[in-house]
This record gives sequence, structure tokens and C-alpha cells, in this order.
Amino acid sequence: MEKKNENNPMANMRFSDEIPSAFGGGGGGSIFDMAGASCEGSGGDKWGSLGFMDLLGIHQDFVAPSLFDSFQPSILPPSSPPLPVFHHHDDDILHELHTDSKQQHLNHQAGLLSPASTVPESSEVLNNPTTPNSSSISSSSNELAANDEQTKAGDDEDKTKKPLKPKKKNPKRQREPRFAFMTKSDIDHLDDGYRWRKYGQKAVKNSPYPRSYYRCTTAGCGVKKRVERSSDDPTIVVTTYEGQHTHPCPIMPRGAIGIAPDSSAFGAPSFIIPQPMYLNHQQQQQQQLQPYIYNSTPSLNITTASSNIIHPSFPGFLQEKPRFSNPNPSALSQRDHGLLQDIVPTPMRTEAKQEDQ
DNA sequence: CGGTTTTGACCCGCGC
DNA sequence: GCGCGGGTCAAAACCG
Repeated sequence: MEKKNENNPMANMRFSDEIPSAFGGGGGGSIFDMAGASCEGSGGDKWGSLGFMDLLGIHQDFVAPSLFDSFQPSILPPSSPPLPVFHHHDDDILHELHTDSKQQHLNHQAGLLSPASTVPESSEVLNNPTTPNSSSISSSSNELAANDEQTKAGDDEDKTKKPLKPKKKNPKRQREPRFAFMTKSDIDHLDDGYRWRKYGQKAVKNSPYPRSYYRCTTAGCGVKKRVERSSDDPTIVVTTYEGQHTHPCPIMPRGAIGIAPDSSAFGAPSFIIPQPMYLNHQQQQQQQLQPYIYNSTPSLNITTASSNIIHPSFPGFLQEKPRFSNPNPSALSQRDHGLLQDIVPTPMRTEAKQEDQ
């Protein structure tokens, strides 16, 4: 049983989709500062009462958009009013976002994004959180159901060994959209406010560090996440979320109004904010390692500006009221487009696209 | 005592 | 078909 220390788990985060060749820096990707926390407190008490919010010094009145929201150029409010300055005490945060091409499809479904031909980056930047109502969530629950059925149905095969439940033999098991981010931290299991139960651990090939599998403990919620440490850089923890929470964050920060728990799809932090200005030396070094560096303006407007984005994957956001008027969509689009470009390396985006095909 | 973690076995998809 | 690696199961151990 591993007892994690109580250090800030959110130190240095990078986001990526499915951990590109994240390890080793081959994959590359933009790095930007972030602040993320879906809930305070933590389902796990491993870090005491510290949640992302506290750890990062985020206050409840700071309503940050989800990471994904930040990458919705086509619907970002143009010129957002000054936003509350985000101070995070942890100056060792960075993250990288990668995308999943599926998002494109999803975005199209939602009709939120411009055609890929127009703003290809937009759809790819998003980490393809599928709509909860759509296949993604249902697929997981279906999976479970399928499993149960199979279990009930039983398998005629006589298992010489222990009577394990026959596993489903779905023709093509559909994977939930995944969303991975890298975190520079001593702690493996980051506190995102949701409650997780570890259900497995496997040794990772070519890595001395094992990979842990967690599942959201909330009944009916099939969200899973994998946590593994980079073999190249043991200080980097890669967390991969799969699926979307079908419930609000079990642990709400005191008066965490405006922070939609559901917005943290995949159980990922809700407010992942590019804040390159806060990169510390270490991060800067990492940036150097990365071929693509997030270099947009430090203005937080960028991030919060997207708070009124409605992403199909975030029911919570659907309920959120736009916080800023959107007088000049074109301006916004432009700005955010630039942001996207900064955040997501083109090669990565193209890769994602190709992979999707 | 209930929930979580550990851990070995099993299942499954994929490449050869 | 086989082997490999990733992912999952589930009993036992552990913990508060």
C-alpha cells in the first residue's frame, strides 16, 4: 500500500491525448502553465483536504473553463472583460494538451465547431470528450451491462482454473475517448476531486514504474483513469482519463459556485489554464525540450474567455451561464485560433488526425 | 465492518 | 496459431 506524500500533486502538468510518445519527449507538445481542479478536498484523503483549488490557490470565485473549453476557438467570446487574476501558488505547473481526432466528429455532431477545413485545429485541440449522452458514456455502461449479462449467461467453457467471469466478447470494444495529461509530481494519483478505486496495476513495458488503474467509485460512473510514471522522467506522472463522469464531483469545495464538477470530463481538472508566464525554470527547461511551446500571451482572458463555451461533453457547462458577453466573435475566433496554434503543435494535431483515419 | 488496495490470473486485441 | 502486452477481475489483505 502506497502512502503518497502530501506534496502538491498538481505540480507541473502537461496534457496530451493518449500520451503520445509523451515519454521521452518524442511526442512533444506544448507546455503551458495550468491551474486545474474540479473539486476540492479530494475523494482521496491522501492529500489531506487539499484539492486542486487549494493547491493552486484558486478561489471559488474564480470560474475557469475546462481545459477543453479553452480550445474552442469558434465559440469563444471575443474580447472578454478583465478576468479575476488567477494566482496559483504552485509555480511548478505545466501541462500539455493533445487531442483526439474523435473530437472533431463530436464537435461536428454538436455543431459547435467550424468545419475542419476552416479551423482544423479547433476540433483537434479538444480532447474529444464525447457527449455523455452519446456513445461514450453509454458505451461504458453498456459494457458493464454486457459484462453482467455475460456473467449471468455464463460461459460453457469449463475453466480449469478459478471460475472467472467470462469476459464479454464484443466484436469491437469501443474505447472511451481518452484524455491524458502529464504532471510533474511526486504523487502518482492526483486528486481531482472524484473518488477513485484502484482496480489494477501492471508493469509497464520498458519502464520500471508500474501503471495503476483506477475507476470512479460512483455507482454508474464508468470513468477510469490510468496513472503511470514516465520512465524517462520519473518526476512526471501521466494520468489518462477515460470516459466521462455521469455525476457531479462528490466533493464540492466550499461554495464552489460556478465550478461545474461535470465540466471536468474524464475527471480531469476543470480549469486547466494556459499560463506560460508562470513557468519556472524547470518548466522552461522542459519547454526547451519540447518542440512546441505554448507562447501565447499571459493574459488569462484567453482561458476564461471560453467559459461560456458549451461543450457537448460537459453537461455542467451547459448549465453554466456565459460569464462574458460576446460582442465580437470574429475577434475572439482570431485570438483563440492563435491560442490553439500555440497550444497544440501542428504536427501533433495532424498526427491525431491521421490516427483518426 | 465497509471501503480500498494489492496482486496474480485471466481475457482480449494485435502483430508476426 | 502463438506470443506479447494492455486491461480487467476478484479474492485476500489492508486500513480507518
